[in-house]
Amino acid sequence: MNATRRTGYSPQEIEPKWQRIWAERGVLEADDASPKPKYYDLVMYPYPSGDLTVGHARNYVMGDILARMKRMQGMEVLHPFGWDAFGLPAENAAMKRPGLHPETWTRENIAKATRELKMLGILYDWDREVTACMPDYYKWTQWLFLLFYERGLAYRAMSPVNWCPVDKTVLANEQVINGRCWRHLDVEVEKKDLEQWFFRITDYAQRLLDDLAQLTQWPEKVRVMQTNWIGRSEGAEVDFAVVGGSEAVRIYTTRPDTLFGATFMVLAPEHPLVPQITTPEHRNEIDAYIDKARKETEIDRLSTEREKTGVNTGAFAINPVNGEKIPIWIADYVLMTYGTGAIMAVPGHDERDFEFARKFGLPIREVIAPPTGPQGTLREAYVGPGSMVNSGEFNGLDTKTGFERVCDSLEKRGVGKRAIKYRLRDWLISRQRYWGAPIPIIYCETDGMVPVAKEELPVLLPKEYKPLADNPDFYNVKCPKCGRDARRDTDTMDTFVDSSWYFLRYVSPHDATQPFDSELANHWMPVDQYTGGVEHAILHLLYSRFFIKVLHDAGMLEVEEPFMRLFNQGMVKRFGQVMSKSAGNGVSPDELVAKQGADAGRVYEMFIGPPEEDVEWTDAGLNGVARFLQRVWRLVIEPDSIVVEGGGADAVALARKVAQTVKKVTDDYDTFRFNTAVAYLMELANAMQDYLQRGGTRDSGWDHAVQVLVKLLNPVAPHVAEEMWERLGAEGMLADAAWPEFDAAIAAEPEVTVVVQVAGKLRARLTMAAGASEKKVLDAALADPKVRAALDGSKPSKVIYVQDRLINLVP
RNA sequence: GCCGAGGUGGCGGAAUGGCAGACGCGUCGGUCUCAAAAACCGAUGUCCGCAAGGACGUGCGGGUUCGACUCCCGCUCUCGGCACCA
Repeated sequence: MNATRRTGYSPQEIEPKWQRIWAERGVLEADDASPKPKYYDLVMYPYPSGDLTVGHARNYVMGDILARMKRMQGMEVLHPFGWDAFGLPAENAAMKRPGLHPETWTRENIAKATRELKMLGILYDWDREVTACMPDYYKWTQWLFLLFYERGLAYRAMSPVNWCPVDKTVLANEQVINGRCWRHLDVEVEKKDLEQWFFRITDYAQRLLDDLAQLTQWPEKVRVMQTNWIGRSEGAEVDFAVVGGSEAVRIYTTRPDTLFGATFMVLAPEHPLVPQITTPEHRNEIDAYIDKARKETEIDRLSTEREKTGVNTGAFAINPVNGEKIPIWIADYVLMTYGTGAIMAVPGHDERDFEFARKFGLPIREVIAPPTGPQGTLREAYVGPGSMVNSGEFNGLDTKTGFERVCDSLEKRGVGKRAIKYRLRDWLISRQRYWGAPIPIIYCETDGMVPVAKEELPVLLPKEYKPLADNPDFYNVKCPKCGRDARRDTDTMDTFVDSSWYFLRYVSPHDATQPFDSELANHWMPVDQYTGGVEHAILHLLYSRFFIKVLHDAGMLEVEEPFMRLFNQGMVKRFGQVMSKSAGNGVSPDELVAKQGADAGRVYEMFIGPPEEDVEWTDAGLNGVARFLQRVWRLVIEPDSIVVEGGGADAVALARKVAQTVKKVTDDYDTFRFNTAVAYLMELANAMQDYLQRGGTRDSGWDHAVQVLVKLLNPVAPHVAEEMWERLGAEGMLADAAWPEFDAAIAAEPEVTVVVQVAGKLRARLTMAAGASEKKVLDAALADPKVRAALDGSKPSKVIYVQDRLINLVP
């Protein structure tokens, strides 16, 4: 008797139809001149690696849902897409297949991925597509390099750099994870001394740190990670005179209040003063240690497990606060790249110094007494606050006051000063690779470093795929200044340079005169919503923020932060690993769409779990989602197929459900809670089906419910929603329809539930008019049979608690 | 070690301090069928009970509260990030 006539729709028929119509009508082409409020909806542009998976697609579906909803809400939406198309995987692919050019490989992958995105019904303004490896894009990357150069923010320096032996290129500090290459976590990076280009991001350290406070709509996690990465610390630089030498050793400390506890000094092995101060009898030992430290891998040197090593130089320094003569050692736990490359060692109040002192029998002195507990029994370093002892005139001061007084004293005597240090280091952007934007600099014997004139850009990559340093046709040029033989820089730029400004190119992608149109950038920026993986929490996001600040300072942009709201979606895993073609566990959008169509695939991607959490892919629930869409179709298009099974349909309850769903789904789409949004849509469909099964009439209330369901469904399942909209005979496209408004009057509960407890134990729940008086509530409670039973027939001795929605009776 | 997030049915997961387990998957039962699949209808936290009903239940131990998955304290486990940064 419950047999239902076979009904439904075919995704294969309607999906291509609507994809064609959307493209023809340019549904998501952004109008720069629109009077509507703007909404910049950005997804992180991908590397076109050729293995677009349902994991990537999940991210783009989220962006698409938001774009479609914001459009229906009356906003002018900019939802562009592009390709982070320079980079090593293309070169690796070319090396595997001789004769294959990185560009060919990249273009093929872009074509394939584009087709898959369109097949999922994801709408972008394709007219604004940006491809980082195209000359009309990297021309402007080079232009921006020159801007940085002019502003003194690009410099060349010889320095020990991180070298990935597999990729055969240098890496920025951010690209070294635990001493290993970010692209190959099994490969330890080496240190090399090379002259390379750097961007002076450290000039912006304080602003990058301060402005994090503005980014209230970023995940706390990302802000903390950036804060730690920048790593600000406050302390003092102090000069220690070398006994018998002319030079002083400058150290950096965050604890000037422990200066009296310095019983020795430690210099980094690479410290330039080491050769000068080393006494003859220690020379051999010192040289051997330096040699050993140089050979050590980053991993070894950074290991905190390792026992301390070091060597005495034989030299002594004078502690400026008490004139004490203390030995100078070298040890690899002091890093040349942080602070001044030299420390005063205070073993009493620093764990590392304590360990070192223990091992080499150096004196340990307590100069900070803990607020409680025994004094003078240092069995480990005490690093907490306390009061100064054994510190001459400063005795008795607390840690904080001591810090200030010691600094004052040092500054007065000219032997030290307050200083702020950052962990952040300058951004190394040179790469010894072919597939990137060439650095537009020429080296001339006479004129030195000569930037290529901006009118001469782009410096084109030669067609032939081979290292630029091996390509004389590329590097042999005449000096722009003197006309004599000169040589081009044969390095290319880190691809993170490309990705630091691509979102600005979207505002004027065809501009042939400048990287971006400032007026349009000021119109569209900042990005309202940025969506992408948390793996870029430091690298890409920090670099982009830096770029925006530089462009702001150059007068090209009003904003100082690029991304207002950031969302990091979780990764899609399969068999416990992140999905990818190379790992052999990828599921392509093609495969997903082939099963139940694009709409079901989209809804399923959203329903599989909370968007910010990693999810394990299984398509077990895909059929359930497809069933849900078919059920919606029947309710909307074929309601006669629903068999009436009983009476008691409640039109008021349905109306309330509709209103509540509008609010919940709107909020959830807005805040990226797509999984619960889908659940609420399912609840509404269930309620509507129940209404019909109970013999509900298809009046205007029903029509309203139908319209709301179709509209709310549209962002996540646009093809079927659009088709239903058309069949309902509604005017215009659904894509242009107005978003349903939340009706608080209908959604409001006309009644409240009052909880009745007896002796603190729940006995009944009564439905009451919202404004019912306390007396009425009490009467109703006493009338309830369960409450009576609990009271054993007697009257309550007192009503101990009456609140809006609760009453507690004591027998 | 430090910082951050988390621990809820067979599974994915819901819950402004107010009926824990929404929604879905799976499983079980039913309708249809010669049969199966699909589809549809129903049941489904655990335990006791024929039932009505009752007891117990959100990692562990305390606390606040009329009431705690939710707030506080302590512990534990898992996952992410950072880690000799002076």
